[in-house]
Amino acid sequence: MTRQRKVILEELRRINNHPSADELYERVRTQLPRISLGTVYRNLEILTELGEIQTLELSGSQKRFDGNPKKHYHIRCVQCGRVDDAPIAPLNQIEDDLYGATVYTIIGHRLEFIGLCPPCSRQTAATLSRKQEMG
Amino acid sequence: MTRQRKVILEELRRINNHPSADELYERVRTQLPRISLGTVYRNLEILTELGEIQTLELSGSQKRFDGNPKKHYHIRCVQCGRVDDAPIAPLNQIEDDLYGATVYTIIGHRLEFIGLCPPCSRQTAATLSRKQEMG
DNA sequence: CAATTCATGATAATCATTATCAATAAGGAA
DNA sequence: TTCCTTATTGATAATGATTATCATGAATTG
Repeated sequence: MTRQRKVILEELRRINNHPSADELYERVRTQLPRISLGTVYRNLEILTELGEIQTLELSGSQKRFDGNPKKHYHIRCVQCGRVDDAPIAPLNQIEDDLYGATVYTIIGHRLEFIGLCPPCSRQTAATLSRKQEMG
Repeated sequence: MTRQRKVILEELRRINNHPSADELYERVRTQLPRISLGTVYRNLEILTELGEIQTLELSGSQKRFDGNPKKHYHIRCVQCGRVDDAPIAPLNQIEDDLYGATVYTIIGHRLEFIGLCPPCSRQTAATLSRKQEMG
């Protein structure tokens, strides 16, 4: 457990949103100015393997990281990319429903909600009402 | 509807698996040897906008494309990346369960199963039994 | 038929992520 | 501590899927 790894883990646990690797890199850099982006990626991978955090491979190109390794779902804003926890219980039996119906050996599942976060919701609503006024 | 777009759509509908853009490119190239990869990407995007096909933004870097635009779930092999339809009905009320519990405006959801396809299952089973013999 | 628009093919650019590699740090045994 | 071994770091290059660019060619419309 190097100093770098420790700071990365602590910082990810401190912030409750789900940063991308470069966002976390910027934050960690305030404490360790000489850290490299590669080290951040490496340690995020190692910490995921250790079960300390989890890597969210949501739709879209950029991965996001979660300081909470427990199974839960997420909701992503289509507008700005922000990710929050989705307050819904894990669907424990859904994989059983698939058992026998598929030729695959089922390992797990991933459920992701898509929506608009509050700021982007307001913005979209404002845009729509402006369009109505003009139309 | 250009010749290229027509061939891309027909080819994607003909094959029942869910190819990546470059896989589809290779197939289309047997009919249109001079087509470019950019044209394939462009038309896959346009066809998705038209609702003729759907773009699957599953976990992992590479997108996959589905000739069937109707809402349904998928299962992906972690070993080889193969994607098949998941024979399970859409969870129509799951977004209602989230309504009120989140500050987001919910637009939709994505559910993806992860597993091992039959060939990769057999391979993994063989590897495990070999390990047991040796250990 | 000329003019305009649009899609194409070829290629370059982008961008997140991985890999490489020499230099450094961290342990562990003597 | 000192030496030795191994792992990790920082810096940078490479990768690979996707997007953007842009001149050429095709299609369409008046």
